[in-house]
Amino acid sequence: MGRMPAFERTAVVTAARDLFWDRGFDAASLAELENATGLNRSSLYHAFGSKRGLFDAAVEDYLTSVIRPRLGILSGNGDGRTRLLAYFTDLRTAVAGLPEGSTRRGCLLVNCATGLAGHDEPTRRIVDDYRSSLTAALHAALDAAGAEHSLERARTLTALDISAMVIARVDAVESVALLDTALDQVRAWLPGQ
Amino acid sequence: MGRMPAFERTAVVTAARDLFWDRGFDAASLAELENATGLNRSSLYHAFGSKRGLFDAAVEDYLTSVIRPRLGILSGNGDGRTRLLAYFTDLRTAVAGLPEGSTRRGCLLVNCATGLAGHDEPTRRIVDDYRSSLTAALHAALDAAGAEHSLERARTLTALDISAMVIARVDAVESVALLDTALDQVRAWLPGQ
DNA sequence: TCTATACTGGACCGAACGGTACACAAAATC
DNA sequence: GATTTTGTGTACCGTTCGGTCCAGTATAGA
Repeated sequence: MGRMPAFERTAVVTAARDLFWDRGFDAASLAELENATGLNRSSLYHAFGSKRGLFDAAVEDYLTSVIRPRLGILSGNGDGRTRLLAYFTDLRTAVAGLPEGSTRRGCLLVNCATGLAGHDEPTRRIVDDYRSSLTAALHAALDAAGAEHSLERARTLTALDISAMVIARVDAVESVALLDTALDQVRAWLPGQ
Repeated sequence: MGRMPAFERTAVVTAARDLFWDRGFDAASLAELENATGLNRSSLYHAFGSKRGLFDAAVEDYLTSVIRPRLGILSGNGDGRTRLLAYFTDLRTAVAGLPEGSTRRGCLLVNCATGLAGHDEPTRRIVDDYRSSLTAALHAALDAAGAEHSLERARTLTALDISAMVIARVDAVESVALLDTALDQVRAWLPGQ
């Protein structure tokens, strides 16, 4: 009994996620969200309860469809050096291949760090968890590769990653240069066979 | 003839600057700006024309009273190594010495990078100019110290700087750790006499 | 067909937004 | 004291904000 859901929830969340990614939580208005998702606000409130509920779903989607797959590269099975190179190559490709006016510049969570997360504790925790797990994954990969000063170098790579995401919003060329620097560092620290 | 200005323009701009620093351009409301500056909105509009005019004055103040003095340390007269250590020590002190709920966490321009600068060309230019002059100053100091791979290392230090400013909004301890990493890197690249 | 559920459209809400208008008070020069 | 300029207080503007309400339509199972 009862009608079945007609729209794809995942597609709606993805559209909203891309808008939040581009504009941030506050600046993304309900009118824009209606426009981006193709749903009107009655349906959005029916499905997600509030703008914040939709945002939370968007962040969750970002974690599962962007962050975790990427961190998965770092925590994979190959040797540490290969995983590190694969990770930063993947990131580099993502930044370099982005069309001019894309709504997916930089990183949703990094954008939150300087915005919402500064005054919203749940968001702050999500961002900080991401940062610490990124550093931890880099640290583990460096250790697996037998690198010296692995924690310090993990911090350095974290910094290159995060700052590349910041700079991607302002200067795509320099963002790629930062990621190339990360790749060069990995190669210098861990000379190939 | 005519009454003399009663309030200190610089003090008003500084108060507004700290609010924009904390909340960003959009999220800082006129009511909060009135409250922070002690001026009512008639006076603010009389003196600055618009919210944006006040913001521009705040950014200009930030450049002259925060950014340029700090970059001045990097471009000073001592040897490159000393200047680099002085720069990051200064930054570290600023981050570590910040009280709990300070409105001056991170960097106003870095905050803009992920916010306003993404959709406002004048702001984007200011942020990108800052980034390039920071990298250039680090590059010059590394060259003066006779460092190898000076451009790549300048990018690495830029990344540690910028990401420390991002992380400062979310985890002060880790922000300091990033700046300590920058200091360690400088010492490793440029061993003292 | 009946009923439960999914979804739409649009009108509407109170609040907050940036910005304006204007009358008025204070202080400086003439 | 007259005049000129600075700054204040307050009411108000139109717009947009997130959010609600509700009547209505569509589609599923019983």
